[in-house]
Amino acid sequence: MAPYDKGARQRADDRVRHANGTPAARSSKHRGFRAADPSQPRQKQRWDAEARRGREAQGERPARPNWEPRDGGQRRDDRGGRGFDRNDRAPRRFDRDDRAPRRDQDDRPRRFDRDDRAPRRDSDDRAPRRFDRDDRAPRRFDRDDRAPRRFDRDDRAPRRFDREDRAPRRDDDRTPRRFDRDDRAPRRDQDDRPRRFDRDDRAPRRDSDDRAPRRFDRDDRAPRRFDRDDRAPRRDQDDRAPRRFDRDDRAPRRFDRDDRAPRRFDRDDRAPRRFDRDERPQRRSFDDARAPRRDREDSRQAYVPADDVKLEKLQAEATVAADVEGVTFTDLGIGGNISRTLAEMGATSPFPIQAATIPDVLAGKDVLGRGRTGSGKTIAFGAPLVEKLMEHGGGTKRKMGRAPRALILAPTRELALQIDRTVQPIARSVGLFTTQIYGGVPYGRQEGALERGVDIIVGTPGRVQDLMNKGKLDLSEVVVSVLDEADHMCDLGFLEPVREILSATAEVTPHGDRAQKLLFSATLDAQVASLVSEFLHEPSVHEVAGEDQASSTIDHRVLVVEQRQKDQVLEELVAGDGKTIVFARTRAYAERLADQFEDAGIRATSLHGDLNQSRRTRNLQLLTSGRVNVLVATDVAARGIHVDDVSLVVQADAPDDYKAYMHRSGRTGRAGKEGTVVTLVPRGRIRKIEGILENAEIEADLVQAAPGDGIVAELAAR
DNA sequence: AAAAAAG
Repeated sequence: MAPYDKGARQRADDRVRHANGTPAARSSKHRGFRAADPSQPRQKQRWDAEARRGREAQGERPARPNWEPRDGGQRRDDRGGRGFDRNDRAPRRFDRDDRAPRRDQDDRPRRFDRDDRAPRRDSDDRAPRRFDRDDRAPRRFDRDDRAPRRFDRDDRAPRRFDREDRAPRRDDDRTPRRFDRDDRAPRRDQDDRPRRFDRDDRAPRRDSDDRAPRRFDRDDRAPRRFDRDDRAPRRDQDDRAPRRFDRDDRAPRRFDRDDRAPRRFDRDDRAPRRFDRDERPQRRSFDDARAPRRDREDSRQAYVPADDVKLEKLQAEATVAADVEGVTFTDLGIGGNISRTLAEMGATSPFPIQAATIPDVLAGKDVLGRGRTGSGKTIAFGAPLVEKLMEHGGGTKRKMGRAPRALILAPTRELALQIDRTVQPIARSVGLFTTQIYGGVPYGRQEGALERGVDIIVGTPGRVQDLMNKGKLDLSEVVVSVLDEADHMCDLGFLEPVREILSATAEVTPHGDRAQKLLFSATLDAQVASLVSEFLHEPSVHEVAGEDQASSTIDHRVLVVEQRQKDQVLEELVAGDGKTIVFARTRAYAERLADQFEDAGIRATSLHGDLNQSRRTRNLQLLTSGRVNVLVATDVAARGIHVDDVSLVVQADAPDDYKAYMHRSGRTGRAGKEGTVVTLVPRGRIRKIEGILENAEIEADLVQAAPGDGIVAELAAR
């Protein structure tokens, strides 16, 4: 936050502290004002304008216009727009005034962080209680508004207008539209693109500016491709079913999988996705399939035994990287246009999961696919999906107002966007159109696209269901449905909408064949059993051997900390120069931590469901672009979010289960790079985290830590 | 219990 913001927060905090016997507010504007106490840790840690400038000048942190404003002090106007929403907030005026109250809340949380927080956000009740709180509620809203207010929005607005203009064009020429879309993608990715060298390659691609970002990922993958050569995967495909029984043998396969992992990187398209999906988690997923069961038994209501059985069956087949060697997309049945597009995207040869699932998808089968994030899952279903649509009804592809024939659902908006960035180019290569249908944004564009007619819908359950009920979206002609992060889509809250949506899709194709359902996830397990039994028919199950823990490039650590010292330890952990993602259990805590880090002079931002979509998108870009190197997020970022070069993942709160651990930790250690995952737990949670690690099949050192300890500094330096 | 997903 801008200094002033910080000041406001600090004041609020101080007030709280004062009430609790701690330092009083610094601001003379607040009750209990008291001169800042030099002895306070936070204050010391904060950077004053000069100090920050000095650091930036030294190159420690890229000097950025946005930040500079901060340093300057409280001129949000400058900052606001640019990037840090938070910074903007402070400047924004209303916010800050409001913030003070918030801060108070924040302060409280610090002591008992979460407890206080929960009330804040959730607590309309609190508001009434405290006068400040009343203000708070509004404030929060303001924040949402702020995002818009922020320069970013201003920027966006213009863009949007452009888009709108484009939309019309699209009607005329869809192709053009696509270009527009490409532009869009770029916008998002743009930040990433510049960074990536690959992007240069992208330029040629035109359509896929979006892809460029992916390419970066792809770059990583390329190396892996070498591994692909070994793939002979097809074999597995043929025998996959039988192989399922082989699972016991999987361990060996895993080794193969290790090879595969590299391959995944190759696929640019997936890379983006991969980012989102933790690759590593997937690795474990193989095992996870099993592990999940354990978890369920342990912490959650044991799923019906039958589920386990189904899971096993599903898990049975595994593709070995070596099996894919020498195979091409064309060999798998993918047409020339699509194959060329894939090559442009960096996917010159199929990864194991792709080689395993593509033939079955093209054969019209229902498929369950499990593979680490970044293993190429998006292309595994995206490419054959487009190919199938060509077969089904190419003749109607440009018909105005045509109903979509394919649907891809993801659990978060960010993931849906990433998927579209990969699938759109593929679809476009054969004259098909995709559109994103997700919440948090105006209906106009989405409805307009549907009216014009699209072929593939990529979105999240809520808005899809919403438009369905409004009569704007007709899924009766959808013959291929995909559930990404399928196990998560079966969670409470998602399952019913998903069931309703799937129920609205076609049962048979115009040719009389069964409509297809494809379920993919890095941690596919028995959780999808009910959905499988209701909507799938004799699905073939595929999984890609992944690196096992021993081959992981991630160093897992568990720090046992005193609750009262946790925030300080966190601040020290994220003070390093590397990109860091901090996972918090609640939105309030995530927000509070981000504010705390900013107050400490650390460039940080947040990502959680309390932010409006534009801010979510922008804040994520802040990290991918490097404008901030710390992102504090809830589990909204656990799956499907990819950011290059995240060197450290910190779990401020222990994950709920091993799946969450795997997905979160998968944000780092990508592309074979080194990564560190640090999980903070209170003494009382040691047993729980040990159980999670066991299920995830991860070995991690568990040590006590306090602010200032060498181990904290060591981990922060990574 | 929380978070996500519609507003």
